[in-house]
Amino acid sequence: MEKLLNTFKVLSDETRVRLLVMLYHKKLCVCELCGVLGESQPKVSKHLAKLRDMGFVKDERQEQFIFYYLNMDNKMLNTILQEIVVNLGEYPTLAKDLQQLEGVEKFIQICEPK
Amino acid sequence: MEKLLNTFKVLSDETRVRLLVMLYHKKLCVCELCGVLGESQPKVSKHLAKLRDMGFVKDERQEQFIFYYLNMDNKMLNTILQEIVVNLGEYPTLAKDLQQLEGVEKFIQICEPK
DNA sequence: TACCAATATACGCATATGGGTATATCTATA
DNA sequence: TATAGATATACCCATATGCGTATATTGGTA
Repeated sequence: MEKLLNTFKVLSDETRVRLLVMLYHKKLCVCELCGVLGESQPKVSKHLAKLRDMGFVKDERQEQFIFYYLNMDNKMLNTILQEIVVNLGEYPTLAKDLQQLEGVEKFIQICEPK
Repeated sequence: MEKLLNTFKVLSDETRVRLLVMLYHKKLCVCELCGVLGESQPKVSKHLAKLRDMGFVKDERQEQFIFYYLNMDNKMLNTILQEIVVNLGEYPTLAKDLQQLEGVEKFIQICEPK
């Protein structure tokens, strides 16, 4: 029950929903997330820390970059994220985020080791 | 997007999750809800008011009793509640609430007009 | 009309939460 | 070793949120 409530609690914040939808799509590093969200690094880091500390995402350092990816163990979270993605048309902000992500992927390689 | 966030916000509180799961089951009045939850009337009323004001439930007076029932328009909420009910074994508190509800239904008729 | 039951809400309080600024920490490179 | 870039976190602040107690409101009945 606590895990269920925690799932809803992390989803109660717009920034964190946006983060989770993007991480549902693929593994991303902080600078990519900041870039797409258009939010400050401390803000994004804090939200990511919360997601990590509650077990919803995991992190992984690759040199100077920290990548975050979704912990797929949470069935309810997966159900919700899938529902969101299937009905992306209803959430323009989220759709735009993912669109920006595709754009980034297409033209440049961010966070690649030099 | 706001509606999505509001859905998660109302679900971030245990009392409200318990209320919504019971109301997903059937229309109920405040005294029934208080009885099953084992919570105070002001507390339950306040949560119900929030659910009503945000459009998740509707109320209906029948003499001195106020019945609440779920507004089925929210697709995400329905998906979530269904997921919870299908996996009820993972949420003992919720299972116990619904069990108590069945018990009540079986033996007495609460809130019946005299 | 008075009294009672069911329920909503006002008020005050304690705790939680998100966000900005500044700074600490870690890694890469010259 | 010094410098720079990426990121985490400390600190402070403002606002949101849940809860209990007390009281107001509505409907039923004698």
